[in-house]
Amino acid sequence: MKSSVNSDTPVGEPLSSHVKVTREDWLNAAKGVLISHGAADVKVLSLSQKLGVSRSSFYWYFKNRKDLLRALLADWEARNTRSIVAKCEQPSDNVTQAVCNFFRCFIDEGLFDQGLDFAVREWSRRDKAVRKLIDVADAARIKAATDMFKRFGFEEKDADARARILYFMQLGYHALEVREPMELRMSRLEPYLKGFIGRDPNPQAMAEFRAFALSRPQM
Amino acid sequence: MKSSVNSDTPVGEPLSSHVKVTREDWLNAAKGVLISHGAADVKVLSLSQKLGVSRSSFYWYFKNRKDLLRALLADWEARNTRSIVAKCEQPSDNVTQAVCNFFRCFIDEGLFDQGLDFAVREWSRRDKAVRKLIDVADAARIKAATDMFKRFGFEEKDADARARILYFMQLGYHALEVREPMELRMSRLEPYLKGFIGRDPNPQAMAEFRAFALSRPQM
DNA sequence: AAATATCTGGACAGAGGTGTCCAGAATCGC
DNA sequence: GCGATTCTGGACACCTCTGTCCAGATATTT
Repeated sequence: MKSSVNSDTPVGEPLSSHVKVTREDWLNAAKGVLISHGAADVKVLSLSQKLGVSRSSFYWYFKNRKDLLRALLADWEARNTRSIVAKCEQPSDNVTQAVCNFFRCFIDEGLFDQGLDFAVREWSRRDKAVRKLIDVADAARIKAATDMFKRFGFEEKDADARARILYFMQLGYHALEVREPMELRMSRLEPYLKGFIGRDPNPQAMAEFRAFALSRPQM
Repeated sequence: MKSSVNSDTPVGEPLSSHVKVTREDWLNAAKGVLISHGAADVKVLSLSQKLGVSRSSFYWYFKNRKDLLRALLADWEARNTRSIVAKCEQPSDNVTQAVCNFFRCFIDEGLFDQGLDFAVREWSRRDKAVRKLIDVADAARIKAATDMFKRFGFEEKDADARARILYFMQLGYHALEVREPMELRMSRLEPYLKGFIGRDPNPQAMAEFRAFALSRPQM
């Protein structure tokens, strides 16, 4: 969150050293504010103060504030949905493993940025254009999860319902912004899986996933 | 949403007829904006314009803007959680009926105002005091749902997991702001219930709930 | 009818945000 | 080293919103 100036700069671009902040710096700072405070609070003034730079410098990199927001949206659009769809399509030996793969998106920050997703969702409530993007994304994600269940023998209706429970539940979980240790989260894994797949989960797949989850660095 | 001036005025209070808008009018208008645009957009100026009244009149009824927001919060606090807890505690013949009772909260706008709940939740992301209220409310709701499952023979861990799936899923469903006809929603009832309670749902309880849901006025 | 309590409108000061213009500093290419 | 390019800071005009003050309008009470 507290992105230091010039962090995440692609090493290939040597960027003139007299440059105090780069376009990426503006974008990173803006993304941080978008996630923590919402789109409405992404303000040129406060960003410039955070970056220790004059406000007018912003207008060298971006046409105006809207231009910045557009860029943030493009970034989100390119990342989040693709991760979910990819995980849903990944071949698995059994449903347990498949559902666990789906879960990985929500544990691995690199795959799916939950904070960003939520911020964009909230933003969409006030912006019809953003709302359209969100709708398309949600439909794609639900469809991917539905297809995943169908691959394991669930009928259309059942697969659809389970996909929705799974996806909505993840959103709901994040909506609450619960900050609990992974151990506690994993202690609910078995009953969760039982609920999601409607049968006893495969122990091996479950153990593998649990090991993966616990090996992740905690936030 | 488009609350006409002086609507919802308690009939007992005859209020001087030279009064253009009442405190309730300000509150209703504010609540509408809170739900549709978020706490940050609840502005004295825009509310006064919406009510066709001078801005300064606001300061007769409220100390300042914060005072208004506090009042909105008190309203939410008093209503939403209580509805869920009440429905969870309501005696039922079987799990299916119990879960369906829980669902009623989210179908009957009079019981639980989803828009308001979501708006407050969003607000909580930017205000620590609000966040505390939300945390208390969520814990109370999850506990109520857990106890409900426990009454029907689920063990602590299972009951807890199912309560969370149920509650998070409702939140997630609403986070998506899907606007679909009740018929479509009800077509997923059986597979949903199967997922939630882990067994075939009681047909009679399900039929009763379906009839209730379809009789509700559509939004 | 007069006095009082209740409520509203208009003017004011001030904070904080946006976008533009332009002079000028720091590097790069030659 | 010198000009050109790239980027930054400060000043300006303008907008929106907040909160205060006070004169005055409208019922209610007496």
